[in-house]
Amino acid sequence: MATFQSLPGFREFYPDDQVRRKHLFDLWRRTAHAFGFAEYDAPVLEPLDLYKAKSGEEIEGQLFSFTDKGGREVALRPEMTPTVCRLVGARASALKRPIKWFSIAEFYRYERMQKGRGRCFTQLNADIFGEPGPEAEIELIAMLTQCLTAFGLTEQDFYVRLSDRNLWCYYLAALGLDEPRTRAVLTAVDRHEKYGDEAFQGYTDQFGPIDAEVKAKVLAFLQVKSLAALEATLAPLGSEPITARLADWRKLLGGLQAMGLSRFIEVDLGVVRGLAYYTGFVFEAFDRKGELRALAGGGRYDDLVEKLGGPALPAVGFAIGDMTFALLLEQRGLMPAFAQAADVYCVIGGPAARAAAFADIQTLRATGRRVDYPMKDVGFGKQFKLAADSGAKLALIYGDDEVAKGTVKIRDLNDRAEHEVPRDHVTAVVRDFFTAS
RNA sequence: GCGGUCAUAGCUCAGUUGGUUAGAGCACAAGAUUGUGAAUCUUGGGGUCGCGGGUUCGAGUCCCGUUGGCCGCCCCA
Repeated sequence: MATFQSLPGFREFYPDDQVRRKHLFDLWRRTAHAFGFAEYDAPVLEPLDLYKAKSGEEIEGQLFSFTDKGGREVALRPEMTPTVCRLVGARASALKRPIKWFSIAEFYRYERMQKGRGRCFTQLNADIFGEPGPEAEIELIAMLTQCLTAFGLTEQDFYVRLSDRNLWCYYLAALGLDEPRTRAVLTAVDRHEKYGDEAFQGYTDQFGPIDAEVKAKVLAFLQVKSLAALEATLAPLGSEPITARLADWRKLLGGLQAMGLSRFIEVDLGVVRGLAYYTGFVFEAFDRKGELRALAGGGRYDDLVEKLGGPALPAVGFAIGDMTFALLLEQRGLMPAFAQAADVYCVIGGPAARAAAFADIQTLRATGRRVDYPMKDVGFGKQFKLAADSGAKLALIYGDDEVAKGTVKIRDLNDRAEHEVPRDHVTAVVRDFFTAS
């Protein structure tokens, strides 16, 4: 054995694993539909340039990429965003706005494995195109929240950190920083939680020591945890774009409050996320204990559709990955035990009885009933054990006696009560049993 | 790409200073049991001890290499 292994970082799903995984997807999909999102899908293999265009040349090192037999440079998709931007961009003028789409799809990244991170994983992606205002963020953050609460997770288990790239840019501009310095400060902000003061080393290397007053204000800004504090810090600056942006914040937080979601939301300007393409609000969901990597992340990317060759089209989106999420559910005991149970198990007396049973089995299965039976002739005692182990609610007993009489014995496997019915009534009786229960 | 750590049956693990033919529990299968269930008993299948090399009379055990897992760093769209 073990002559062949699965590739490093790839996962195999035996039935017990697959059923748990499917549970995630089922609830995510139901939630997305509840929010009025339409499902789409797209190729797993894409032109390498699609990702280079979005993320830069360096991205190739983290992709499963190769040259196909036609000489095309291709890559397994590492994310959905460029693909969905292409889909939407291509038909933007024909699609009814707002465009609310989601997908549940598998992605591939050539990375070192870690807890909650593999080389292949599944994400729910949800995006809204065509809505420039914070109404889109309200919708997406609400959906993100419900994608977690649908499993029984509460505000004790997770929270959503909300930040804003625009506000940072306006604020740093008001403090007199130019664009390159702004980017360097945002990089420092991104790293600050992890590295503390050393986070500013990159800035220092580029531009020399950061102005002490600016740094103090940046650090103070990181402490802002509420809209009130945000307004207190920014309103005095009297900056036009900042004033307008604060109105967006009020609208966003007001909407989430009206939906009863405030308890999940924390203002936290320490969230920056990838600098490459986010353009406005950004948000990330974390477990409260802080033991796991991010559960989900998203934000606004108003320039990307156009950058990838489509029309100018505002967009916001988020993604939830399955690996960290499953870890959290396991930790909190919220992963149900799934029994892959049959509805009906047939106990079969012998070759003659088998023929009679097969006819009914086929009829029941055609109506969608999950019916199972032993493939080989085995003793009755063993068959009843098999019936119990199968998780079925009913056993249908086809013994020689019953077959001779033209009847079938029906046993309720929960209370062990039995009764006999004529064979041509069996399918109706079984149907009634399951409709009633 | 870098560092730490681990690898014995499907799973959890034992295996003495290197010493006969590598074990247990669980799981699986057959039987006791051709008409009634979570029990019991008996029996069985299943291992190139991750792989390769070295030391040795002798290696699951010691040494080197390698592959893979886990944890962390870099990165994280």
